[in-house]
Amino acid sequence: MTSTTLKKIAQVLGLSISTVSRALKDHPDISEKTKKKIVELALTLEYEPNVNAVHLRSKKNNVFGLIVPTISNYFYDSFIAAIEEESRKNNYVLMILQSGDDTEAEIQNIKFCRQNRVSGLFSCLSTNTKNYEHYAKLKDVDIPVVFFDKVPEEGKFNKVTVADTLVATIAAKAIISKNKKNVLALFGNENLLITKKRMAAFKEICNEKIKGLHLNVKYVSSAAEAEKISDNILDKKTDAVFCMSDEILSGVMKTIQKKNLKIPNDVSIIAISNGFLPKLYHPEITYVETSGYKLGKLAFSTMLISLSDIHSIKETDIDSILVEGGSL
Amino acid sequence: MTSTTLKKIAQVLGLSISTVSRALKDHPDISEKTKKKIVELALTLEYEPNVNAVHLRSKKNNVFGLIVPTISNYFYDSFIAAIEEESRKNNYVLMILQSGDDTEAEIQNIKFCRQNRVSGLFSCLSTNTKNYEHYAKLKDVDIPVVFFDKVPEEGKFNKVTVADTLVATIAAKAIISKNKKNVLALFGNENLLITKKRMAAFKEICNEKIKGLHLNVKYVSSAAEAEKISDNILDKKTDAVFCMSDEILSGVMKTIQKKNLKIPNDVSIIAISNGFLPKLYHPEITYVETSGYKLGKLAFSTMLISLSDIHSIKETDIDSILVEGGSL
DNA sequence: AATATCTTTGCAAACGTTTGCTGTGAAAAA
DNA sequence: TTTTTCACAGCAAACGTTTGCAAAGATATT
Repeated sequence: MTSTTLKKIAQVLGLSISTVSRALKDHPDISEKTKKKIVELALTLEYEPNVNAVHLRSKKNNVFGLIVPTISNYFYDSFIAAIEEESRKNNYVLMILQSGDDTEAEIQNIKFCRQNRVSGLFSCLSTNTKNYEHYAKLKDVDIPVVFFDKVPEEGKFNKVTVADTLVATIAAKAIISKNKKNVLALFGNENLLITKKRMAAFKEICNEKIKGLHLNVKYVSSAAEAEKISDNILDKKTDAVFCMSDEILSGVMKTIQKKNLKIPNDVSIIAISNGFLPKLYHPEITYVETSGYKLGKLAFSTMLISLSDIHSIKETDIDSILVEGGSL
Repeated sequence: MTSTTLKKIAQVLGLSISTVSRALKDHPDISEKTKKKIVELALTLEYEPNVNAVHLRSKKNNVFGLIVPTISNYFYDSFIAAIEEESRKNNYVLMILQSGDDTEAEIQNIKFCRQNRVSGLFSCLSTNTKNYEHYAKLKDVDIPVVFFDKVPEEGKFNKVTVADTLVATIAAKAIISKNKKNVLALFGNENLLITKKRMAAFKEICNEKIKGLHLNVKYVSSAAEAEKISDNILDKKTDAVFCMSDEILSGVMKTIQKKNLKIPNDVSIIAISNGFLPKLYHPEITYVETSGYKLGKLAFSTMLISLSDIHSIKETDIDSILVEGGSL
């Protein structure tokens, strides 16, 4: 079956293509009578504009690119979900690309986006990406970029992030308010901006507020490592564990189950999380919320602004709250 | 900045557009000398073909649509990851759409795919979708559809699924081999084909093999319900729980933690799962693997076949294995 | 020397839209 | 009645490719 085009409608009605085109866009130049005829026929013939032709002609595209280390992730999947929702609402197509946290793949993905002439790009940096020139190239062809979560440390870019300082502060204060004295704090990759920020804020609050508080800081790079290190350290002395991420939390919880420690009697837990993992346990884990969904919504609105004003540069944090489970 | 086109290259070199086009495709008609000149210039000018023009001309599109209830899901996210990988490898763009498990949204998504003239569609039915005419319409415009996971009960369609009968059988046999006598079996939505199949196979094995085995079958529609129902039922008598899905498993595990039951001494657990959730617990839960990733790979190859032969219809299962944790 | 065969390149149409400009008839103003 | 205005519709070019066909020059065959 061949699909209906403006031409076909025009032929059937004995009108010109331009008239049909204008009628379908409700152009004032066309009489109501003609419009009605055209719209009706278009409906019965199930006319759908050919997007390629439209985009070719208009030199525009309604595609957004989205580069993310991996789709299968506590946080990113909800971020993606939000972007997808908004994209469709705004009649955009979303093109999702995974970098596998590899800079080379990330560069390939950027190129792919350029080839496909996306209208805009949402990107989360791979851990080792330190050079932003590929993104600068996108600027040259007027493709706005909104970075999320893992963002460039410097440079004029659109960035939306979790309020790292805030979330770490909230967590630290929650721990202090419960009068914990011996805290194990587990952080992720030491080189990431996100880690640095959370770490600095957490440490500052703990040191500043309480003198008798002993803070044991460790960096771990995986759930397995978190499991192992907590297995070594957790004893009667430690009365609270802080987990910077879901991945770390999952490792710690395995140790807790293994040692059959009672939460919160034997040890308290608090994490920074999207909220999915904490609700899997009983009692549910108290966490400071970092909503991928909310971040997605924020990223999208930032994109919309950049689209209407290519020179606009915004850096925004999302707010956060403490969600009480029974673990602290 | 305006991007390079064939025309621009042609002008610079004093050649015709068609010559440039052919040279860039390594057409034998063009002399090596000319080719070299053209390719070099194209490289320095960073020529990228305009996809819209190419697709308009060729009446083809390199976009795949993918409709899924939700991205944020144990199983679907890895399915999506696989499809994304393969798509990019094959120079396709992947357009992901969420239905929210709502038939109306699903129909909208199908329409969106048609509008965008996707080359093919991967789709997972919403729970209540019983009418497949919207998909039939895609056939009319030569858009192949590959259903995955939740597939139409009848009709000539491409379908790739987890081998439901097999996985349930494996699980049942595992339970029997451990000599369990009092099994609580939790299944999901009673109307879904996937539930019916798993249920039938599981029941058959249990009834056929062992006389003294008492099987308690319940249907639950959410993790919360699974938690509640297991809270009511679990006691000293029940020596094994079978969970048809990750969601159910997560509910059951909360109850187990709450009641502080020891696995596998107090009660054994086995689930059908993608493998992510089972590894969160200690001991890790024994599960029959249903890999979204593998299913994605299979779906993609099925799509490729359908693309080259639009009349090809394939129904395939993926194989499965038992992954031993320490919970049985 | 005349004809046939290759090799290499260019012309032009087509894909389906959008849009500035032009043309036509009729109503309104003079 | 003549001129001005206006509502309505069509022409044609443009977006950037691809590709069948023709053309032109070079080489080979008779």
